[in-house]
Amino acid sequence: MTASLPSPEERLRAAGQRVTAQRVLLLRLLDESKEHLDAEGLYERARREMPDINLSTVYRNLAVLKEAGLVEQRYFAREHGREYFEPSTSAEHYHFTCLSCGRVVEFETPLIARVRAELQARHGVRVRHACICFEGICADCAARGQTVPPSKEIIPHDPPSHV
Amino acid sequence: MTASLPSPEERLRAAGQRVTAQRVLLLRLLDESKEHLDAEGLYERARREMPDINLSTVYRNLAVLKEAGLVEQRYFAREHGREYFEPSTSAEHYHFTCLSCGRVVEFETPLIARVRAELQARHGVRVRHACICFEGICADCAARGQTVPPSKEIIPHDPPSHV
DNA sequence: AGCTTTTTGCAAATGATTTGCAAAAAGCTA
DNA sequence: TAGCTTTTTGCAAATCATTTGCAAAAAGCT
Ligand SMILES: [Mn+2]
Ligand SMILES: [Mn+2]
Ligand SMILES: [Zn+2]
Ligand SMILES: [Zn+2]
Repeated sequence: MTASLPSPEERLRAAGQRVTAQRVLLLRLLDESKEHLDAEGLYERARREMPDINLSTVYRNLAVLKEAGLVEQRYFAREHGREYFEPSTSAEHYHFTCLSCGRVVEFETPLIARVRAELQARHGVRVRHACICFEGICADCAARGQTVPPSKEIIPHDPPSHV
Repeated sequence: MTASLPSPEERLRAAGQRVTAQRVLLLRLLDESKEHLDAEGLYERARREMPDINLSTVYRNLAVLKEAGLVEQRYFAREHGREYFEPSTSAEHYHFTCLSCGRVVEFETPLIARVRAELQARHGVRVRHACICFEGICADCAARGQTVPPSKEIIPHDPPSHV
């Protein structure tokens, strides 16, 4: 059975943040989508339920939620300069993005933890967090002969890109 | 003895790019600094020798050099949204940046290559390149009690930050 | 309900990077 | 080296994601 995850309200309170309708909505939308959304994407979905919500409110709250540890920020290939988010509820994982179609593949590995340990041991630093992102060509795109990233354009194909 | 690295001119020709004074200069400045510079930083140094060089020329050439594989782009903690570069002449390495003082620590490890191999084997993707960057508190900052990153501000200390 | 603090919507500002364009330079070729 | 073609440059204006100032509205007390 799915361990029921605390509600947005509960998580906000637990994190000592004010509970506003906007924050609850944004947190719920992030939970639901179980995807990586950027401010614009979240805003689009949010306004379907709260037509007057403002884009800057989305930005401000993403910052608050991130600071509070309720969401995590990601950066993807060719989308650097665009900040994506996902709820901090899943297990530690890393990302691969396809340069051709934009698809995001999530994966786990114990090796990154070892890199951190090595880094801390060898350089005396305290690692707070890692920003890991691989890029290349996904299996589907390789199958259809996409070897070289077609310029700057990401062209999603049928199973549409789920960035 | 230091294996003499091909001159900027030679590297440009080898990469099939036109040899312009601007490109030669930028490449040389990157070599010399052996550091991570962004467009603005490079521009600053470049105009000391070529006062009329334009910032957009720097941007354009960084894109060209990157495309040609002569420089590599990096992203650092809290500086996402700002693109840094270094010559593609050094061995594969990764980065750690201090959230407190901005210092960049470079390190090597064979583990990342293993992560790539795992990723390719398990998901059938073809990894083109990895963007790896750890962040936390450097040894010096830890020694002086910096445990929590002081808000958004990066405050370099004596051995000045060499971002 | 009353009071204080935080958050919101809106509009305008930022800041890094990009782009259109005409003049200048680079790379041929003869 | 001169002539011709293609690429690059400097400059100004444009983009685009993200941020900020501000007055009104909502949240969290008491
Ligand atoms: Mn993820
Ligand atoms: Mn480096
Ligand atoms: Zn793909
Ligand atoms: Zn430090």
